[in-house]
Amino acid sequence: MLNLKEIRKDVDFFKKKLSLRFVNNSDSLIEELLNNDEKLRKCLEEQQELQNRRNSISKDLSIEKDRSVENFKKLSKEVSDIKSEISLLENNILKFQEIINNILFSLPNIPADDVPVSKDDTGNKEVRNSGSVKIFDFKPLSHEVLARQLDLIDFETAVNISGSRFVILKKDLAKLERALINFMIDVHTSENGYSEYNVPILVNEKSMFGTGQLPKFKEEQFQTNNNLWLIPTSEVSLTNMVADKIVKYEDLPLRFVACTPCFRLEAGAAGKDTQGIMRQHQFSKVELVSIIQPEFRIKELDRLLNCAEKILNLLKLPYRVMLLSSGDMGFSAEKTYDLEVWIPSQNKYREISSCSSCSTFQSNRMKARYKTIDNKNELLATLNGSGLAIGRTIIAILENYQNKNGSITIPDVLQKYMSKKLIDNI
RNA sequence: GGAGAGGUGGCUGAGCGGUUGAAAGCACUGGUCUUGAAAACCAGCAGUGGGGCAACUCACUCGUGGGUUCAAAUCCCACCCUCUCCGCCA
Repeated sequence: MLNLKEIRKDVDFFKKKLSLRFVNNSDSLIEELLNNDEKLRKCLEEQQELQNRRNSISKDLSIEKDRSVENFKKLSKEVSDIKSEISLLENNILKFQEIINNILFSLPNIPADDVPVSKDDTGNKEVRNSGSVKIFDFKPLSHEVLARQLDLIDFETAVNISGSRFVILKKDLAKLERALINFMIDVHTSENGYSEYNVPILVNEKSMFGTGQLPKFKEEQFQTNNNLWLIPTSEVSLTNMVADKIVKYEDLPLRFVACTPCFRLEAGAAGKDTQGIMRQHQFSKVELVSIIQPEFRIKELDRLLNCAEKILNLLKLPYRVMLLSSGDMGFSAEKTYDLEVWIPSQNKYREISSCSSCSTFQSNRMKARYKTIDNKNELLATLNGSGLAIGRTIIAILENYQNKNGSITIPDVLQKYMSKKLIDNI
């Protein structure tokens, strides 16, 4: 969340920046925020003064109790009057605090300076392009058709045991998923400097709040009846590893990688991507998280992006890098690059990774801090990016590596993980 | 599931109604000593928020939330979490 103190210091800056994110009534929300903040502080001042008096009388009482019964009674009466005044103020304080929180929790991060301004994805900018896409001398089939032909996928049974937007991968396709996970994590740990973690995929409400999924995006999340939440991305677990901590300066940066199943309700996506495994309630994703001093965050974002890109390059999949516009970015992000992979059957690029800097937006919610060189506690910057989404990588491989006879060539770098070079009918 | 124990500052750990926001140790920072370092010694060192240009000052915080009391880390209640033993089990 945004830092209230900073908003106080430069209201116009925040109004301007928030307007770039097309938040409804952002100007009046900020006004309301500051208005209540001022009232809150006034009450706080009064309350603290009363508390001060209460405390000092209390101290006197500890002396008077052995001296004068009369004085003791008089002071006791005084202190109980003060107490009722305090509790009156406290009600107001809670009221103002709630208004402030409601606004503060709902405001998105402000965009970085070089983020293109646009209401939606039409304003996204292509940063670079990996080169030409493959030209087929036959009509490329969709991953769904290919996988069905090879008897490597079963939607019907998955629907029967779970419902729509679930899938069962079979045999070589199940193995391909496992191979991709191992391949990606191996690259990130041995070449990209990330440490591997195996993290919980059920998390508490505090963690979901910390990374920004709650309270605003409750309807997109799966919740258990024990007050736990299924993570929509391992960013939640990984980033929250520094929640409530004060990290030593010399321990930074922290770089984490994990692969977990991710769960998304896809409530707002009815009718979208209903064919194949493009949009599932459950999918695996390799996630990269960097925790770093805020001043290095943009450099770290470029690094993170490169780490994710490396996977696509190694798999020799055609892709492009998009810089997302202010209106298309996620709630917690200040700047986001999407990696989009070429999908032959759709004749377009589709998102396969999203790399974001969240500046101090999440750390402010999580109370994730570090000790500066001069021994001060400051908020950390958090970054995350997919490296990559496994389901969509499977789609990309099936479609881009398909042969005329319906077989699938296995990318060079995966052959040792698959112990074969070709997936075919036999 | 049954029976116990416990949650205190970056860490370890004392305190169990009244200058205790908290002893002691470790870690850390500064200083003395030293050619330099180590050791030793001296000093400093929790967080959040309010007020103030600042020095500083005030409030709140000893798992969380309530309660008792003039006064709570300390007593009571609820909840959360951790640990040990037994049972069950991947």
